[in-house]
Amino acid sequence: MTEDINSLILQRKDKLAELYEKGINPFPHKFEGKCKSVDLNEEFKSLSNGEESDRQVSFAGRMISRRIMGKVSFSHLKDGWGKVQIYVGKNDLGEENYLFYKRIDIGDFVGVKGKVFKTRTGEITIHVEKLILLAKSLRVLPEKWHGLKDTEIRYRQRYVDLIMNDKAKEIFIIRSRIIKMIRQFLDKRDFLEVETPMMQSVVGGATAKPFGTHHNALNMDLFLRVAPELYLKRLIVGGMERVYELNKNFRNEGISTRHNPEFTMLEIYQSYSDYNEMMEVCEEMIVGITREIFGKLEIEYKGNKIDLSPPWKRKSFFELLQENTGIDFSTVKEKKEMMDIADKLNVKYERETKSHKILDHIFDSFVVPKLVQPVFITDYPKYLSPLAKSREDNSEIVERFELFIGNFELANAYSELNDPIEQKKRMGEQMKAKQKGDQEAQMLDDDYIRALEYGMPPCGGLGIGIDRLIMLLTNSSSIREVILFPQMKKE
RNA sequence: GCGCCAUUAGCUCAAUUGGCAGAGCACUUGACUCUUAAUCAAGGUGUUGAAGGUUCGAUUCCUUCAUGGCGCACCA
Repeated sequence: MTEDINSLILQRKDKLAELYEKGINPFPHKFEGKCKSVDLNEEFKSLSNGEESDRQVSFAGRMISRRIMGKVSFSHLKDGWGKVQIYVGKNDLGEENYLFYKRIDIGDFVGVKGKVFKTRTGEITIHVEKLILLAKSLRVLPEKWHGLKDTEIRYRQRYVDLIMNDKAKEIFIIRSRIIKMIRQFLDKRDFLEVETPMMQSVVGGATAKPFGTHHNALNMDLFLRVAPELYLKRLIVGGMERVYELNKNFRNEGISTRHNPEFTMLEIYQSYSDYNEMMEVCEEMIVGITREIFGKLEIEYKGNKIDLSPPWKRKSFFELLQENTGIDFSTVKEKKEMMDIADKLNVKYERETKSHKILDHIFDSFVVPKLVQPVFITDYPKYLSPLAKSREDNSEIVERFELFIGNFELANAYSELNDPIEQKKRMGEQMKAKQKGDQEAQMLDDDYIRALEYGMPPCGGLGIGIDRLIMLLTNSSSIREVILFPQMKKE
């Protein structure tokens, strides 16, 4: 990064030097007794206009505006919860201190002590008796009215975005609330929160390209996890009946408005249940969160009204395909036939694309654009789901669902495959695909098979993309709006 | 990886067909004892993303590169 120096920064550096010369510490160590802006505004709201209370308060924050009118002045100080106006008068502070106040820059952190009053226009204000500088700011904040709009600066320098754009901050406050609610929801149902390895020597749990790294002391290649799934199911084997993990996954793939290389995933496993029960868990959780945040279940996302009232529709993968293309794909077995259909439907694909990938493309073009209202898509073909259990009545279909809301996938769940022989066979097929160059195919995890050989109870598993859930509930069109520090290229 | 668009003062944005680079906020100085986008007066904002080319002359046209946005692809 180049050091950008401009006249405004130089000016502030001069002011900083001036402070040191005068023996004033521009970066004191602490400030005692600071109260919260929200509490102040609440506690004193019953004052009448022009009335001053006799209680002294301490407050501190970043000075974000100032209006000097000769011998008196108003400023706004912003803290973590909001802002409070301060009134600074020359007669209260004395000549020298008032001059010092006038030398403070917008952006500096300031601490004040004084009595609270309400101005003639009705704003709760601190009548400053004592004022100190708490931290000098050397950089100029963006414009007060238009704020910061440049997306590049907003993402790269999120700290400036958070100072200037209350809406951006609000998203992350909601994000925190949602995550808290998820934990409360699961804790109440006796789920145990666990942490499993993010660095894995065998990648599994999802079909995705991993990031690779190396452990020097062990001289061993490791991968950042693409999913915690196989470790969580080992815990199910171990008798932890209900577990969940809420943390990052890493996938070495393209970046888009819906993809960040590191993203947050919630995975839940419940013994003695299946994918049907996971649908209920999923629905109940998201409905509960939505109700808590909005007080209702109708939300708006990217111009669409979405109704999250339960029960959500359930439709099978092939049923949706047939509805939207008029073709019954469950009988399509040969690649030649799939290619002919794709040509007829005008769906593009590469010559070497596998048959089920072509089907996926057809699904994306014809079905996904219709999936605005919540729908559980059930019963996927087996070849797309190496870790899911087949249906009893049709071994080519697995007990799996994906939840779509607002045209994107939010959740994915299975009745977990617990037959070690069958699992080994399916992982073997994945391994063959990998050897043929399919970088996303999963590895054969011998220890996982060994765990299954000890016996895993029937189990339902559910994964929810947390960033996407937050996008939906904050009406954000890009995943970068809900991740504090999204991945960017080097400046 | 491909395509389209963008990049001008600290920030938000202008700039006629290729003809002296401009405004608001912020900043500096002065005035002002209830302002809140305070007001009034005066003042300087700059490697026009980078490098090269065409031209008497380039913010403007061309090439390459960088970064970002959107779309596609990859991908859930």
